[in-house]
Amino acid sequence: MLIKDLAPERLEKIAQLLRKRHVVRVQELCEIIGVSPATVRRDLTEMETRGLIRKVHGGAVSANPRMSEPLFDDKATLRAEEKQHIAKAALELIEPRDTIFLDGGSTVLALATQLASMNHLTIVTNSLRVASALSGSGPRVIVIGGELRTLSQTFVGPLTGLMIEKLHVDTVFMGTIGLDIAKGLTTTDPREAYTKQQVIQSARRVVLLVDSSKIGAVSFVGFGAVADVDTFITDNGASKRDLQAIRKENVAVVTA
Amino acid sequence: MLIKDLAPERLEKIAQLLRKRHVVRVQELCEIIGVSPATVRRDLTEMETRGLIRKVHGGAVSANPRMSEPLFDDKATLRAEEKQHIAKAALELIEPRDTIFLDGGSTVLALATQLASMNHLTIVTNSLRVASALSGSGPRVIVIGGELRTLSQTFVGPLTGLMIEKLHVDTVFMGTIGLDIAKGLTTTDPREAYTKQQVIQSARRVVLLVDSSKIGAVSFVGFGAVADVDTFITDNGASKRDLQAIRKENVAVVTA
DNA sequence: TTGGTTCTGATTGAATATGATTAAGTAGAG
DNA sequence: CTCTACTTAATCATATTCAATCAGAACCAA
Repeated sequence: MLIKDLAPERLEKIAQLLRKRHVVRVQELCEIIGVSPATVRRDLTEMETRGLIRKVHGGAVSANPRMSEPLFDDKATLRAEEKQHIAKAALELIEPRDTIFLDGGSTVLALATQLASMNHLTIVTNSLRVASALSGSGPRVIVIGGELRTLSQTFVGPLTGLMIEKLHVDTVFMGTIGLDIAKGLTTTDPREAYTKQQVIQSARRVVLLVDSSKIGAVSFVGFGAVADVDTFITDNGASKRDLQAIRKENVAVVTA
Repeated sequence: MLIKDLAPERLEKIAQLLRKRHVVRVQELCEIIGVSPATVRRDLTEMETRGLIRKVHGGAVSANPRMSEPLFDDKATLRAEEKQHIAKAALELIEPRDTIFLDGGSTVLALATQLASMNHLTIVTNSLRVASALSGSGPRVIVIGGELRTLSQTFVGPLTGLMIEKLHVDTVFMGTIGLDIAKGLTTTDPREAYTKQQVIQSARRVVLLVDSSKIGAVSFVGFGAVADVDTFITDNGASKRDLQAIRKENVAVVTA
C-alpha cells in the first residue's frame, strides 16, 4: 500500500515531540495521539523515508540533530548552567576575525552554539556536533576529517592528524576528561589523546574549558601538561587551592 | 464544471478556521457550515488550486504555516518515494564488507539511512548530513574534512582534495544536479564539481543515483562524462529513449 | 414560458487509512 | 548460550473518504 496522505496532524505532533526530546517510543506515542501501534509505525516509516527521523527498536530518534534543541544525550544536560557560564567567559577571549579551533566535549559545544552569529570568524573543528551546530550559519567552518569515533562524535586517526598538520590556528578551545597537577591532562581514548596533542602543538594559544568536577580527575591517556595551557576557564565550584596550584604552572585562570 | 463564484462566505469561514488551527476535517466543516460533504470538498479543491490550503485525506491543512514548514518544505521530502526506491536498488550493489563513498545530495542521503545497520561496512563521505545520519550506529564512518559549504552541507576545497587523494574506495554512490548525454554530469558549484571529479577518479566503480527529473538537465559546472559512470540508477519516470542513449555509453542502467 | 447557467446534494465505485492478527525478529536477563 | 518478553513487518478486513457523474433547484434573460 502506498501512503500518500496521512493525517499531518500526527506527523506534526511527532516532529514536535522529537524537537524537544530527541527520542520517542511507539507506545508513548500511541497514548498521546490515541491511535494504534500500527498507525504510529506507519507514520514513523513515512517520516523516515522523508529523512526526518531515524527509526530504532522501540521508537525513533530525530535525524538531523541541528533541529532539536536539547539534543545531546545526558552529558550535555549535566551541569548545563556551569557550562554556559564557562562558555560566556570564553567568548571574551575571541577577537572578531580570529581563527579558532574547537575540539569535542560538551563544554566546548556550549561555546560553539554562542558563536553562530559571528560572521567573520573561522572555526576549525574535529567534532561532528560542533559542525552540526554551526552548519547553518555565520562563521566559516572547516572540519578536520577522519574516522568518526562514535562515543565522542569526533574525528580521530591518521587522516585527522594529516589535516591538523596543515593548519595553524590562533586559539584552541579544548575540553578534557581529567585534569591533575601532577598527571596533567588526560582523556579516555588514545587516538583522541593523540589528536588533542597535535592540536595543542598547532595552536598559538591554548584555552582549556573545564567544569570544576574534572579537577583532580585522572583518566586513561595523557595528552599534555598543565603548563601547556595558556588560559584555564572553570566555574566557581573549584577550590582555591587547586586554582592556586594551576596558577603556579604559569596558567591564567578564569572562574566564571 | 468550472466553479466561478461559489459562496465566498464559506471560503472565508474555512480560511478563518484554518488560521486558528492548522487542520480541519471535512465532516466538521459540514456541521459548522451546514452543507453537504460534496460541497465542502469542492470548496477545498477550489482553495487548493488557489494555493490557500493543502488537501489531505480527511480534510485540509493550511498551506504555509510555520509549524509544518520544516516537514513539507525540506528538499529531502521532494520525490521522497522515488528516492527511496532508487536507494533500495543501490543497496543491491553493496557487499557486506565494502568500502564505499557517499557524496552529498538527497538521494544519496536516502541510501545512507538504509545503511545504518550494516555493521561491517566502511563508509567514506564528504557530506555532513550523511555523517550525522550514520553517527550513532553500525558502519565505520570516515569523513572527508574541508570547508563546509553551507547550501549543500558538504565539505569542499583544497583540504578536501588532499584527503580524497589518500583514499581509494570500492564504489562511490553519487548524485548530480544535471545529466545530459552531450554535456555530461553537471552541478552548480565549481568546488563541489572539483571534489566530485576527484572522487570519481579515486573509485573503482561509480554508481550514479539520479531521480528522473534530472535527466536532460544541464547545470553550471561539469564534473564528468556519462561514460565515466559504471552503473546508473533512476526511477521509472525516465523515458526509454534517454535510457537507451545512456546504455550506448557503456553504462549499466537500473530502473527502480 | 423556455432555455441556459450555476451551484448543490445524492449515488456509486474506487481509493485510502486504520486496527487486528500473526509470524518473524530483536533485545535483555539469567 | 537460551529463554522470555517485547517489538516489528506483513497481511487482511473494515470503515472512511474521495472523485466522478447525474439530477434537481435557484436564478437570470429573452
